[in-house]
Amino acid sequence: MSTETIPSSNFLRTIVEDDLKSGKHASIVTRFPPEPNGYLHIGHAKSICLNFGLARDFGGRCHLRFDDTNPAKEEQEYIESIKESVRWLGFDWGQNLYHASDYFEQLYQWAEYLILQEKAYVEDLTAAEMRAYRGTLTEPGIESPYRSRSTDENLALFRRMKSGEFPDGARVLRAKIDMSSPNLSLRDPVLYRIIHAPHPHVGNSWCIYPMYDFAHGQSDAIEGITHSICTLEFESHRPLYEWFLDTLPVPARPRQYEFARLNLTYTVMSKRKLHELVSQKIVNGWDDPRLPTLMGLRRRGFTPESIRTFCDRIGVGRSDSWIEMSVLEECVREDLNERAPRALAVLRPLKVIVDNYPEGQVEEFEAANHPQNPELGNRTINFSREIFIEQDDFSENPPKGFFRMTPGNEVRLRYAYIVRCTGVVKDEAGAVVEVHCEYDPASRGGSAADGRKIKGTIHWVSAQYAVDAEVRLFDRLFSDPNPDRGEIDYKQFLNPLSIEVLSGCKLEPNLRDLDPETRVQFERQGYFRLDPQDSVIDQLVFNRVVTLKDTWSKK
RNA sequence: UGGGGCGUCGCCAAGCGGUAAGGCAUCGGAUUUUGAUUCCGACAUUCCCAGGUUCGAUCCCUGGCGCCCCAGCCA
Repeated sequence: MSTETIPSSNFLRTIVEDDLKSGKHASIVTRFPPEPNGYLHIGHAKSICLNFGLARDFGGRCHLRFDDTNPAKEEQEYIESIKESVRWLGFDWGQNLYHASDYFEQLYQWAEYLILQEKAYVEDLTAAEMRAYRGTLTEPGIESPYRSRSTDENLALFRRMKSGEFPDGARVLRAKIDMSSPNLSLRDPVLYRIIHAPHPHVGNSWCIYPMYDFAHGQSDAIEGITHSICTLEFESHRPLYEWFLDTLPVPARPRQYEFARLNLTYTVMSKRKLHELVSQKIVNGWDDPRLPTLMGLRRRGFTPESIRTFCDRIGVGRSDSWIEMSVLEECVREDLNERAPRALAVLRPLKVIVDNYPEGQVEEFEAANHPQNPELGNRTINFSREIFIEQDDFSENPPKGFFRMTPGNEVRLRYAYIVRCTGVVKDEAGAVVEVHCEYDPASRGGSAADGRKIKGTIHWVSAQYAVDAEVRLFDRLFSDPNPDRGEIDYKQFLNPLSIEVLSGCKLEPNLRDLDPETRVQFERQGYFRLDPQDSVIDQLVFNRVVTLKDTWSKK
């Protein structure tokens, strides 16, 4: 059972409802248009859930379209990973897989059309000169001397650009709009540039490539997109988006809407920084469990359901926003609390000897796989004279309020017996290396025969039957809520404790046969899953997805 | 003081002229063989500020203030 909710009302849902009600559209068509120049992250998940969600909820369809107009940055590896991520998140584009590069021929024809209409020209100015001619935010630009070339010359030059006669950067094709527009994207924007590079989807068929602005709206029109949803920074491009739709003989009239991109505290989301973390080996690849990439979150153990819930829960608006990491964390906890079977695992073992328990005796106890859901059944766990408990669950000089194992005090070993600590063994350094205790034989299963209340219950695992494993504890990648804020390099805020690798952890043996996709709760500690890359039989490696809430350690 | 946006609780966010939903966080308290879960309760007389229109304004108007985006042959 998932905990997913219906997305609450937002301005885009309202627009779609209105357009459907008024009959402006019989059905809607949206699209998710990633550029294949990196791996998808949770910010993309917001866009995916929005676009595919709108289509799903209002009976339309959503296309997956690769915005592959810049072969210098794009790779097949990214195309594959993006498809995998979208599928993993739980969305299906069906037959509707497209590439902006599918439309290169049509876009090229439209470029020539613009030249013929005297609305585009070949520019010989260098990039630096163009910048100088562009003007500033407060001053208008100056028209290029090449702006008045004849149609014939423009056409000839553009065709020569296409046929590969010029090197990269030699010339560009620009739209002829308005060099004094207060909107800089209307000051004769570049339409095509020369890039002699093989394209991941169309190979070597082109050496001129359209700019985003010249490709996006027309691609939307070709595909019959009704609602073209992008992030806020494209807002000032909208007049240009519309200029192309007005000027070109396009088959449909899509409309662009913008929403605020996702910002999450304690992480970074920009592709540049993600690339940097990966290429500088600050993290171990795009699927490093500490990254906000979908591949990283998946490997860490986040469920697609929890990410969808998150995307629904954060809402969609137009104001810059920062979502606290606790929202995401709570979404997985909610999902996993409901479905994860429980298990006992000791991460930092401390040997405990039950002195009055018969040597060599072993007892089986029934343990519930889920305390609130009997349908998940029971399992047996073996109890023996020597067990391991968590180092944190013992204290010789306990702080106020501590109700775990402490000399002279009783605690319950979950599902087993009530024990009383009778003494400790220390090494030369004075550290406790072994704890001794006595059990109450009348407390089989964990409840006292006389009904006395035992405040503390701790987890344990039989020393004799325990399975060893490596456990990787992940925490926030950065120690600052906004490492990306500027002035100081974000890498200064890397959290040195973002990964802690524990070896020699002691697990209950039932975990040996765990399904790699199953998330389990190690009671009192958190949710874990096997690392899909590194875990092998007899060399188990667990990843911690998220801790349990802990109101004790907070104090 | 070029243009375009945004401003409702610590963080998100509904609300669209009729008297401030919800989630996360936080703080109590109950139940609990996970200090988990669950459960109850508290948490904006107020919607960036100031005027105005109105019987009535977070929603309309005017004027401020604050923040974000745009000067790639990136998307």
